[in-house]
Amino acid sequence: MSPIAPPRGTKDLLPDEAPAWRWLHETHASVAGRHGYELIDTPMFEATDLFARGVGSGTDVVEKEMYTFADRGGRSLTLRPEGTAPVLRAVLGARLEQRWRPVRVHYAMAMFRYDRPQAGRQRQFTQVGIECIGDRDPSYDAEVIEVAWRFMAQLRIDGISLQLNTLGDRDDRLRYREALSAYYTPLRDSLCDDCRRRLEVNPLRLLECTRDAQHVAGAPLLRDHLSGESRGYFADVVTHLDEAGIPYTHNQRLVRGLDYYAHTAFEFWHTSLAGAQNALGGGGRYDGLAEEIGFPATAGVGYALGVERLLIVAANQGVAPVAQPPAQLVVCTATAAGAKEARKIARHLRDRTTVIADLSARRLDKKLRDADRLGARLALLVGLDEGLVLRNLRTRAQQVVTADTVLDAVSAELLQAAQEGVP
RNA sequence: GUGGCUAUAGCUCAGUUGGUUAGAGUGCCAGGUUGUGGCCCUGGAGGUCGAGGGUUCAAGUCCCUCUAGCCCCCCCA
Repeated sequence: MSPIAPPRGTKDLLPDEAPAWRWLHETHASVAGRHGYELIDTPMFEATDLFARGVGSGTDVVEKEMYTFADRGGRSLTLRPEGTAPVLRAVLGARLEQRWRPVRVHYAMAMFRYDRPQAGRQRQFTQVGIECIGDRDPSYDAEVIEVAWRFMAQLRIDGISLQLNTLGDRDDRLRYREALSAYYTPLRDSLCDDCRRRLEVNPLRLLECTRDAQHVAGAPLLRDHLSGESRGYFADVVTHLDEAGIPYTHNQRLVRGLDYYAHTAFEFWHTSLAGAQNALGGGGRYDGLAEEIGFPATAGVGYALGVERLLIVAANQGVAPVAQPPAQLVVCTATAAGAKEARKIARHLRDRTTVIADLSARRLDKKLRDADRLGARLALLVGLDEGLVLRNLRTRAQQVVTADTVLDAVSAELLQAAQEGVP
């Protein structure tokens, strides 16, 4: 029988990578928290309608990437492919926007999309993100971008490029869509298959095609179809970003793959990721989403960043923390007689530091070797003729101690190690 | 969902035009050392050669299907 393999496109978090994983999540919670964002979490699956209506039926996510299934009660459910619609549902469902506005929440959640896996692209992946819900002011768009920016700066990741665009409001996009159709329809026969489909389903996506680049170059620009109000909104966002000292590239071809975005849309790109997977994350404003999922119209803006991709970049740049030793001290029995005493002392020492007890029948040299291998600083040998022996695994110096003095001796050794600045 | 590359020990990889019982380095375990990490010496475990089928006297090697990883499209995270 062959061993059971993990499902395609999934990945285990092993102890070696856990410190970097934890570091990233704690940093995100800390940076978001410092801006007043509170933790939220939502179910891993939702009613399929939440995404079909919220994200948009013409999008790739809904059209071909969702894990949708019927439960035993015949309900159509879908594993969460993105976080914004569920978080908005949770916030508005609980009427949180009636406490104070805007509601600021941050999250770290697993997402599921059925796609062909590649490096940096999995079927289950994790996003950290924030949502700022309940007020429509350009300063919040800038605030959200700034939190993402500060977060990645705190991770000491550099080389990030902020791609910024405005999609205007609904009327702007309707006008623009007509202009795009008018431009592309005569060209229909010379378009690639995908673009012919886009022309029917989602004309904005025509702008992102790389095969029909010559057509894109001559296509009308959304900028020329924006209302004065939309232009002013974008100008305000840009002003706030300038004040915050956050550089950006105005990318007029950035349209985002989810239907709910309006006005501000942005992505964070990084060149050290492979060309195909260069986006660390993105976000934008989604003022129409609340109504799409059956709630009173409520403004919102947020971002989501891919944890696995951030960790790839962090590892490439050598900024992710490495694994710490699981214990500072290993209590080793030198003879079988010491087992009971060793357990008792280990219990005692855990008041002071991290302790592993090795009571196995293996030879003492193997125990010491393993204690050193796992990175412990000290070993306490129990069951020797001369009594308890505390050995420093780095200096190889050792001293005889008693049950009464062992705690102080351990403290002294650890203090000295700390003063020497060794990790 | 389309096309391409790849798959041999825990890891990195050899394996000739198809030819005995599939190898190396490293790692792992044990002994040398009944009580001290390294080095060294000795011994050992570990492979249905990704899975299944086919061709052949004979398949790790050739053919087909499947699975998985990576890459390109695509999409985004």
